[in-house]
Amino acid sequence: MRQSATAKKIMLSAEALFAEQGFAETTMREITSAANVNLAAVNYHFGSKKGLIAAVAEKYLTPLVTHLNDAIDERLLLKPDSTPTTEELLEMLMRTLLQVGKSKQFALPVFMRLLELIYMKNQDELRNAMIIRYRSAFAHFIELLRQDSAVMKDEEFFWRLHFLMGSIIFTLSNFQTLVALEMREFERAAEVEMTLHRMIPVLVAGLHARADSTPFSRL
Amino acid sequence: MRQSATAKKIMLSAEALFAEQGFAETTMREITSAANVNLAAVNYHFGSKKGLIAAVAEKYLTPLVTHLNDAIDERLLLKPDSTPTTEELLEMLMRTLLQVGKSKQFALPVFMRLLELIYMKNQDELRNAMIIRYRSAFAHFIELLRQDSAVMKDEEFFWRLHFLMGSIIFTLSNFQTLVALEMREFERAAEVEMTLHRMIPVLVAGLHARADSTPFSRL
DNA sequence: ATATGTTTGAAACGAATATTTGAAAATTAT
DNA sequence: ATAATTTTCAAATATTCGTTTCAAACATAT
Repeated sequence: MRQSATAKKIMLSAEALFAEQGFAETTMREITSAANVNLAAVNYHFGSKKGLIAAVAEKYLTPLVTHLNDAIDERLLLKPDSTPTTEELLEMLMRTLLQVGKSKQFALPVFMRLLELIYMKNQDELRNAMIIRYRSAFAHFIELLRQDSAVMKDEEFFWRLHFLMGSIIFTLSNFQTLVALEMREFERAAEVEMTLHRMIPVLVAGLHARADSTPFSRL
Repeated sequence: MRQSATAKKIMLSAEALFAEQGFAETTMREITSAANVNLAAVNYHFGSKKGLIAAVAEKYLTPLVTHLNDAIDERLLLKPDSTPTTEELLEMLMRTLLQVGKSKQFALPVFMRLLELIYMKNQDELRNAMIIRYRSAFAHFIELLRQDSAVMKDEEFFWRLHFLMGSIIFTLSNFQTLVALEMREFERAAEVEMTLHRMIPVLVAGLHARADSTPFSRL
């Protein structure tokens, strides 16, 4: 068998704990005791904590990028005469997130922790490894997004893309926190799917907004 | 004197290191050796590392909220017959960030680290203390933002507000990372002021976008 | 059955952390 | 000047972390 029962138990516990607490905040002792497994088992099966994180990342990101690129390819085949709109692309992205999220319980939080890891942490070698590993996988998606924003300069697009990513990462990364914040009552019934859908028109409008060339010195 | 020379040196070094690396990632030894001060000095003057963080937070957030609320009051006095638009309000916020950023060198990164602390970390007591301490200070600003988005439901506004915060926090929190990413060349000349200004029309458009009631099952 | 390779387990290791201690030094008050 | 108080300092303490060790248990093949 490709992965022993112990390794599977470790993976499952690690996914849940990583999703809930983040990578750095989760200790080996937490993982192994949650998995009812000896402390040394992680190092034995995955080499190190970083090896475990890399394994979790691989398990979650590979389905993500394949599903997203499949969706893109399908769209391009169905309507080969038109480039996909920003709305179409974002909907593909959200659908992909939800789709993988259905098959794997902790997919969404894990994705966000990984994005946090890539963007937030500064001196980690895991960061560079993951960038090298997955950058090209998203290249097509970004390129199509750029095509539908052709009117703006590269610089403007670069920043707006990151404003957009900020909304996505921040929102999903703090989803539990936000709904638990109980600033309002109705948030209790909030669901990820609705929130993702709610983001699309906001992101589209932001990405396509007229650039304001007025300097700050006004008013 | 209200604060000894040692305490001041600690504060200055801590601000710089916190801004650069984050709170958890900065050690007492780094702080004290950067300040040319004994390791025990932090505990003596601030009680604990958390006490030091709280002191830094107080030093930076108090000018922020007073300046922002001053700007709001001034605007309401100047044009008492109209409610401020979303664009006006966001511009006030950005100006406030920049203004405090000019008087205090590390203001912007420190703000973002604090927002990270408030939103990201889950079980910290510092988080709750800061929420209690500063929630009311931003209440007026949020309320005015709500008034200019009166057409949408509370739930919609709640989420769009957090999409917006996500863009701001994420972008400024990763400003150095993003410009250092050198995905493009021109990013080298990027400046915070321009980026903040660049965000305004994007955020306004996102906040005012037509809500899409179409469910995901389309297409 | 026996030998060989694989996995588990309890304990210890080494490095890094924040904090505490107690005496020396410096400052301040009398 | 002297005493009292405050501040500094080097060292020790306690805790937590990922990792390593090595013998025992287990599985598998011969």
